[in-house]
Amino acid sequence: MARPRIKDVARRAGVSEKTVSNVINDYAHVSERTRRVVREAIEELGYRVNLAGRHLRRGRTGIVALVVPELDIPYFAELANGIIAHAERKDLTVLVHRTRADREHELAALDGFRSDFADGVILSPLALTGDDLRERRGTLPLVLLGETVEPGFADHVAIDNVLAAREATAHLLGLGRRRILAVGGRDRPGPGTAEARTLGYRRALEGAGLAYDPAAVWPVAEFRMPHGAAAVAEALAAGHRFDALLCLNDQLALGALRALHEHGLRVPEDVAVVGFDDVEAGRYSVPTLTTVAPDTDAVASVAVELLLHRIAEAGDGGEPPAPPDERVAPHRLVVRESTTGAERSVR
Amino acid sequence: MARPRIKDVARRAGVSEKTVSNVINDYAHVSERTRRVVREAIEELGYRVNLAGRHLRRGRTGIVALVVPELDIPYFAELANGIIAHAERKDLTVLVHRTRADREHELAALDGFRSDFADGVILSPLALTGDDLRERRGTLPLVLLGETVEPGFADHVAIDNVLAAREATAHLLGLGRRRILAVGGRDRPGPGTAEARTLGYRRALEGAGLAYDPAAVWPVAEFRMPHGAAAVAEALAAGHRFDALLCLNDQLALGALRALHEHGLRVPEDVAVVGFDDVEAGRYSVPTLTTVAPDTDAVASVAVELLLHRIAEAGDGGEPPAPPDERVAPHRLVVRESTTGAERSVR
DNA sequence: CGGCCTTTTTACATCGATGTACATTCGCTG
DNA sequence: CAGCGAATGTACATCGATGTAAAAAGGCCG
Repeated sequence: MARPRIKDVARRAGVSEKTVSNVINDYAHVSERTRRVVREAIEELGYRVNLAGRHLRRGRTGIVALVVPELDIPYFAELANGIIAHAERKDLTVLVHRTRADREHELAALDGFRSDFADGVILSPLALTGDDLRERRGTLPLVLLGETVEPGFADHVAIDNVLAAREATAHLLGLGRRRILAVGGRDRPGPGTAEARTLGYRRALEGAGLAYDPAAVWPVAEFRMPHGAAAVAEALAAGHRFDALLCLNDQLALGALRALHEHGLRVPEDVAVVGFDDVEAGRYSVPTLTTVAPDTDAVASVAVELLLHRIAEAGDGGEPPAPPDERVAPHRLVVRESTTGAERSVR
Repeated sequence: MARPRIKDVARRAGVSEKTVSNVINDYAHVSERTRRVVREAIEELGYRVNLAGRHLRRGRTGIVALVVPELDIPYFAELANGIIAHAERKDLTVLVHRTRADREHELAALDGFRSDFADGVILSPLALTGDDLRERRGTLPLVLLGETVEPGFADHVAIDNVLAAREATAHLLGLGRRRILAVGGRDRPGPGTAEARTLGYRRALEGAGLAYDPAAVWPVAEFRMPHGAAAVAEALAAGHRFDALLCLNDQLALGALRALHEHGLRVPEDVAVVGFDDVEAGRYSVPTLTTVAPDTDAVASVAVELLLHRIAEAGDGGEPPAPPDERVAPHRLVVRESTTGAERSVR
């Protein structure tokens, strides 16, 4: 038997279609009796609203798109989990996309291609530039995650990456380390998480009266374990001396731990290692990983909240949009074995 | 200005709405000239189809739901990546959901709640029972992943878990290990990935003429690192002796590695460790992890293919559905340091 | 150049739910 | 118990795209 429609429920309950709709949508002025009759009819027929019809009529889907570089980078998976949880609480469904850190994909997300269902987009860009945002044609409500592009184009949520990197670097300096390699760093001005963290690294060094050496900023192709391992191998092969690594994310750090192990270097005795993101793997690695833990739950919660505001705003029509909202989420440095050794680790 | 509709394009191009629709959908009988004029109008107005309208009319959304226990378990993230990639190739969009391994959530997915947009569902259940499937009301095309429930209710794709576990166990036996703990095992008959792997473990032991000891099957609450670590700690505390661990997934194995390290046990000298899934972290752990590598790409590809068949079938109407298709994806044992030590590792 | 067949284009109904505007019913007050 | 305002319920149009069926245009033949 075909799936029942609102019409069938109406007939069965002996009321109009609109009344059924009113019951479904909890419209106030429906008598208790009518409500009950309709509910029973719905139950008996096993009726469920057809979302396509509703969406066409309402112009809203209740779907938000979450666009991240990769799902199999644990940080993004954990972030996605958080966003899904918060979105569900607001009766939103999340459509997850990945861009492979590809600019084309990110642009497509901006214009809502394939996210076309979505009422709004939460985007964690890696390759996007400020120009891309300036020229954006789409008008889809948008929230950016991470310190990605110059501010001023859309709401965005991030931790204070400059400060976080500075603290992490200061921690290493406090342990007496002096030759710190910034793995994944980018020594160029401008926006971007890598740039912000590199800047924090630089400030910490200079704040301690140490010289900032651009050669100690070691770029990587991607922020994954293989690239962290490769960076260490390359740096050693190139004759670089270092007594600490500031890895710009945990994946790089975990890859680096492995490479250091293979080269017979002890962590933290020979080389101390810090990461960013506080992924679960860093809590079980050998040694466990000191890292900057962003308050992912706060990021997720604020992102959803901001997006909901924008969506509501877009629905109002007319009124000029509020200026972009820039939010900073908390972070903290979690000290583990990779900097202070096993005896001081806290589990 | 409001987003243009097909009507606006039609007016601008001086043709009917249907002709515009025909151009959009590459209908054959449209003259080249008309096609060009319409394309230009579309371009000029920046028109894009409204999916809600299309869905209502077509009754298909082009969305498939992928339902997994957790996104932040790397295996599922990697699997999701694969499925998204294959689905995109078929012009499908993937809506990812997670169930927290909760039966209620899995049931909801079966009936399409919140996946209501979807034309079909790919579900990786953990808690579902055969009865749940038997009583299922929904008629949404469905593909199951993993050796989850008794066969016969829906298409499903999995590796041969019994065989895989048998091979992994045989590998340990071949190294001379005799007291092998099955971490995450479930010593009860019936369907389920854990059950299948436990059975393979048992068969390998018995095939080698060794006694199967139910006490060596160590259940866990969840298949995550903390539980792997806890299992080892508990087993040691309980005075269990073992010279190898067959961990039923890599997360458990990685947690176990950490716990063994903390208890001063060397891997593989004192205890050899095997996992399942071949997640990236196991390629960079210290020591690297021997594991059963499922051909995830094959799983993803077959799952999408099966689902597409079912969706097409559902569209035909009338005809009785084809019997459930049971597919087996390839796997292989990847031997690394956690069983054979550093000197024999292959990087 | 009329007749017939094919190609191209169109008008209209339709998918399912809900907003609008109006009709009806109900409960009270005086 | 007439009359009035509030509470309920309904008919109909509408959201945007596309399938149906049929009209219009074009091509070819004798």
